[in-house]
Amino acid sequence: MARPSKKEERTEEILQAFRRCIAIYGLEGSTLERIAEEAGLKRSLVRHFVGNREDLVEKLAERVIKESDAQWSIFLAYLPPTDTSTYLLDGLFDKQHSDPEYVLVIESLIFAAGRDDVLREKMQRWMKRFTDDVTAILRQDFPLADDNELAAISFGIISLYFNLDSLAPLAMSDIYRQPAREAAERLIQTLKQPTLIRPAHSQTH
Amino acid sequence: MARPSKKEERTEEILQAFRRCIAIYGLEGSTLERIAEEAGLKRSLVRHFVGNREDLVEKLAERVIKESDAQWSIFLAYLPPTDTSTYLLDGLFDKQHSDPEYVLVIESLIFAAGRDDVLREKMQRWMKRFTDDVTAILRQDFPLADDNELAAISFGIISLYFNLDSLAPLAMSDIYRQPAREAAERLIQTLKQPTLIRPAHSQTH
DNA sequence: TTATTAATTGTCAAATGTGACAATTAAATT
DNA sequence: AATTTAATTGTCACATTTGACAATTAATAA
Repeated sequence: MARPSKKEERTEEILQAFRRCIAIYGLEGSTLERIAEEAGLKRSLVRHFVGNREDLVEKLAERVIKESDAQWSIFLAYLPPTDTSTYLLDGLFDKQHSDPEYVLVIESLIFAAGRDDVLREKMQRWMKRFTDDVTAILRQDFPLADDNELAAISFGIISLYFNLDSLAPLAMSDIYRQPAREAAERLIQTLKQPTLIRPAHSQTH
Repeated sequence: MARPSKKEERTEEILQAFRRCIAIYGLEGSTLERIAEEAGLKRSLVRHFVGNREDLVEKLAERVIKESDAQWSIFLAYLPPTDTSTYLLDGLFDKQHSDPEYVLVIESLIFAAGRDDVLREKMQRWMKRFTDDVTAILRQDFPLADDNELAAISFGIISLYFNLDSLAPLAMSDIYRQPAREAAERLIQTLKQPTLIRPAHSQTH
């Protein structure tokens, strides 16, 4: 019955601006003022639409997680019937597919989760879905693999994926991209030779 | 000729307090006031001995890097003549050897390096020494291995090591410790079967 | 045109973090 | 005891960030 609400769009713009700010200034350095400026709004408007700083971070987390889940849905939808692990590595490590800003935001949120109970639980659940999905993808290529070893490989691949961009501040992301992918490939290779798995106690023979 | 200086001890205490604060409040959250309180000093004294915030971070980085190098020296000094890779994994992934606070501080510094040129260069050099050392240790067990593949394995192991504690905010460090080590072991295993290396183009045969 | 709802602007106070510096106290030397 | 050097304390001003709220403007329905 009255002036139409722009809450949806504005919230969208603000959260996008927040993401950009995190990439530039870091999470702590992303003040309401800077977010507002990046969004082309007044600080008061940021508060008006999204709330205080706490709300802002929480909503950003929800948004990022939502986007992540959506992207994974698409990714999983196009999963090829065979050679899924190569498809996985392409998606994770190919430069044209990766989004450093996105990974940086995720990293910032994980970092912040260390001092925020609500956020921590959110990120924990997200991380679990992520690892479970990777495990499921690998499972398709290795239906007979042991659960534990598959979990280890998944964790390894995810570590390599995250570290690639968490070390990005060292401006060596591109230098590490190739070895990161090669390491991930090697991890998967260890699934291809069932007889070679776990010879831990016969190393020196 | 006059009152003796406590600069050395005080600096030491302050930097230790700084480390503890980072573990509790994060790097940005570690204000001079909190550091001072943690060290049992007045804020003015922190400034007096170590300088402003910039100096504080820089000196912490130098200190941490120095300690890291010292620890590695010891670690390398006790390197066994054979089975060095197992020795390496024990040192990196065994709970009793690892120091979460230390890794957290390093992570914070790497993070901060994204927006600090001087710090970035320091951390880049440190990271290079770290990877080179790991490579050298592996080299002892695999003297004939290719440089590139060894580099990839090293990067993989370091990623696993870092990620273990950078995901610590998710309070799952202990859950991931076992898979992390197993993944690292598997990475090394790929060095043990030279004939299996890089069969990338014959996967489906 | 009026009423209504929401966007938008602007401003103030409180809290926090920091830099600078004066003033005082303590421990050594001569 | 006097001097010297440094530790220690205390305080002030300035800038930043934030929360709260009043005042105004804009867009829609009746």
